[in-house]
Amino acid sequence: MRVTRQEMETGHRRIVEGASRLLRERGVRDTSVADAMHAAGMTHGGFYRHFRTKEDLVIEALRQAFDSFASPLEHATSPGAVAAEYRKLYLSEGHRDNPGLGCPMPALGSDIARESDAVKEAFAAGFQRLIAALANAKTGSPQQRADAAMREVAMLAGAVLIARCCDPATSSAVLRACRD
Amino acid sequence: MRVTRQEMETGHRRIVEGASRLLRERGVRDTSVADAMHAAGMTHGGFYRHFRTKEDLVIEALRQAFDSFASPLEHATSPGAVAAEYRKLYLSEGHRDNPGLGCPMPALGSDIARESDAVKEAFAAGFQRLIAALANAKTGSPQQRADAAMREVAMLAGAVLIARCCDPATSSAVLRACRD
DNA sequence: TGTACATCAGTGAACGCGCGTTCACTGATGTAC
DNA sequence: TGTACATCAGTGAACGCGCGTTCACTGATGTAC
Repeated sequence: MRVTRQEMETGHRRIVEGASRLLRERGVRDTSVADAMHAAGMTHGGFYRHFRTKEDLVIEALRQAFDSFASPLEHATSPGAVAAEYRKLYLSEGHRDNPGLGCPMPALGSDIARESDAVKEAFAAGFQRLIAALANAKTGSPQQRADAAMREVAMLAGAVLIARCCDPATSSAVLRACRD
Repeated sequence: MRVTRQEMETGHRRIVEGASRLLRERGVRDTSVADAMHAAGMTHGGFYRHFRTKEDLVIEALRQAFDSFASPLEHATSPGAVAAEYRKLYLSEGHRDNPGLGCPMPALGSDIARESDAVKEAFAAGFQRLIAALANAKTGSPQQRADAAMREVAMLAGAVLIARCCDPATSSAVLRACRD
């Protein structure tokens, strides 16, 4: 049965938001089109009224994930304090244990490395947003600040990636070491 | 047709080594049991003479991958020089473009975060070996050296993870920034 | 050392299952008058 | 504003396919005498 245009847009948003969470929790291959539709309260058949292929959903969901993860950083008033807070939150046990609402880089990085260029473009755009926001809290030339932000983001993503692959003791040790 | 014990052991090693490469290139879900057997010149049916489940192969292959990736570091004569060389190699375009022979952490991290505790144990053991080897090149108390090694490994793994998910320009910028 | 036979590594068909995608259908929405 | 009808969002069955795992079978290996 047909729904209103507004209901359809709401539905679309719910599919993307649900997929964004499911993908980070289960990975690309273990999140099915049917899973994503059920998470939005629909059945799998209607999927192709919203997306051309599963890949398109991955791209939209990845954008959404980066968006919700980067915007608090971008709308901050005092860059330095927010950046320090961000780092603490990023390296927390809470972030480690809740990939569904966390950073897409450690949650999906290994997956996305094997995806198409279109998916990688969405990833790179999100990464650049994080770098730009974090560079504000660094000192030196624009180049130096961008480089420092990249080194920091690499360490953050690597630490959470590793922390999620280890026993609890090793995992906490990695997070603590990177928290300083 | 039955083969000699020695032929079987050789076959086993070839399955594990091939799987170790395939897993890093394609990920756990996109490497099938049949793929792994064909890479060793066999058919899929014989798989269960060598492994109880696919998970067991993943564990053995992960151990093999960490082993081949960590042992050059462990058998070094001058820790400092080797560590610097290692860092350069780790952050090279060659490593980024050849995950099959590279570090298992960026290649499989997001996958392994979703695997069983048994797989994570193998990952943690490999990670600890890398930390122990790299800590030799650091200064300070054992704790400080281990922490510094963890921060370095996190940055290395994160940098390659991200570099594999971006367009060539962004990708090279990340590697260069982390190379110093 | 030679023989008879049990073992078992490897083969390829088969299993049940879930996947991405397609499609005929339904009926409420949107639109033209 | 009311009516007639075309549109199309969502449904659920169906498609071909590849997966992990099982199994009857083959025939060379390993072993007991």
